[in-house]
Amino acid sequence: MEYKAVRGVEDLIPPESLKFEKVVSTFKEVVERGGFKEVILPIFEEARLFTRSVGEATDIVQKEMYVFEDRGGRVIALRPEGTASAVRAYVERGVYAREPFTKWFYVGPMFRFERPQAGRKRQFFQAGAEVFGLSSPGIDAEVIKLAQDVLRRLKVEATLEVNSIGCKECRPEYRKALLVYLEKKLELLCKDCKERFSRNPLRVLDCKVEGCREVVKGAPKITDYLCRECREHYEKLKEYLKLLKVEFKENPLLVRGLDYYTKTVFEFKSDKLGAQSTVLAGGRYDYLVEELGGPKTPALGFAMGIDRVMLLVEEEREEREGVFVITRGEEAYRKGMEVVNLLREKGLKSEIDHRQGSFKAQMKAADRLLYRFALIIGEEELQNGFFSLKELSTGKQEKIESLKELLARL
RNA sequence: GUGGGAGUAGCUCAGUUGGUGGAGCGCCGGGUUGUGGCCCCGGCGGUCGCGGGUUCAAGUCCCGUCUCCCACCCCA
Repeated sequence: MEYKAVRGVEDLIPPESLKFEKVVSTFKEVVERGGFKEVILPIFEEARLFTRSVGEATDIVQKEMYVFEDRGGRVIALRPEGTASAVRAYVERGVYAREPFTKWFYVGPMFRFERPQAGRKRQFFQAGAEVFGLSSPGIDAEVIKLAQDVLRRLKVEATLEVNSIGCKECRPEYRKALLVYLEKKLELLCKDCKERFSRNPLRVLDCKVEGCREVVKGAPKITDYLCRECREHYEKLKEYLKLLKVEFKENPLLVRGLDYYTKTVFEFKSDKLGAQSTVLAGGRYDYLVEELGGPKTPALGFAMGIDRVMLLVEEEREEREGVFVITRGEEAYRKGMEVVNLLREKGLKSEIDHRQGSFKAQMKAADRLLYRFALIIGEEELQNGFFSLKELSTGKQEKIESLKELLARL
């Protein structure tokens, strides 16, 4: 094969593409019901936008971004996630000045230069939702509930974990306490965690290595260090989740990989996906709008991994629909094309077999393409001025005298 | 970036100690000269991932490389 899709990217052809559409449309329906409106955001941005928002020290920025210089000398990055662009647009367009609060959603490809694996591609798709201008834990609960609704409607089973990772006030306190604890156990940690100890100690908490997990068991918990405001926010959130009948598990070890999160973080995981088990995740990011040049604005959001969700969605069998026109001879073919055209104008799905093969071949196509009806126009029909309409599922065939009758019959 | 497994027809996969590449499904056609699904028959379809090496001879052995899968890592 001379030409191949590049490593880590893949084509979606039917029926996979139909599944994609199903996931996206379900997501849209659910969030639109919650008052969210769609934004179409650029696929590339200045690289420094992501460095600033996602975090200088994160792996995404350090080694996974597609960065290049464009012909004008700008340093560009293919977006590795959606929130940064949404916030940038929110600030740049002055949306905060026109609306009391803002609910946006987006769908599209993201890019990360990672080692490909099932559920982890270099081009992958996310559907995300963001809320700006609301600080109440009630909206946190509502957003989590919407996320759960999306997964439920797609019949994707996933467990929800929530945590609070505090704010500028309390997280440094916790960090300090954690460092003090970890320093004593440094020798017991794995190589990566020794590294994390100095760079990003919170990430030691979700290390998978047995020895580290042992150490972590005795570590101080962030929830014990939350300031009054964060603690109340977290307590209220849990109350509201119960009110909305959302089942969740508290996980004090849940920390996210992006620097901008504050207070609420959450994650929906599936146990059917192997290592890449997170299907949807998000949290609050109350400082990001300000950091990107906007006014102080509380915000939160989540992103769903469409590719991962697709691995868990069952294929829907298609319903038989529409009319497949079968003809013999030039005159019938012309008549057939007119009929197809008419049916489409009337809003019906219809095709004609342009191959002009045997009736058997054409009938077979009507069946394989899952048409509900085959409309036959042959010599006999032409001569006596009628159509034969066969319903594929029952095999019953009837005479149709006119186009009017045909339309009435369908 | 690290470690392991795998690449043979459109798909799923057989292929013996190296000796002229197969099956099932799918596709096209025929059995039924105007009718799909089930059955029977036939046909199309392969640079054996790519490149190099060993050999009289390589799908098979060796080296390199690319891609996919699994795990680490990371994350949605």
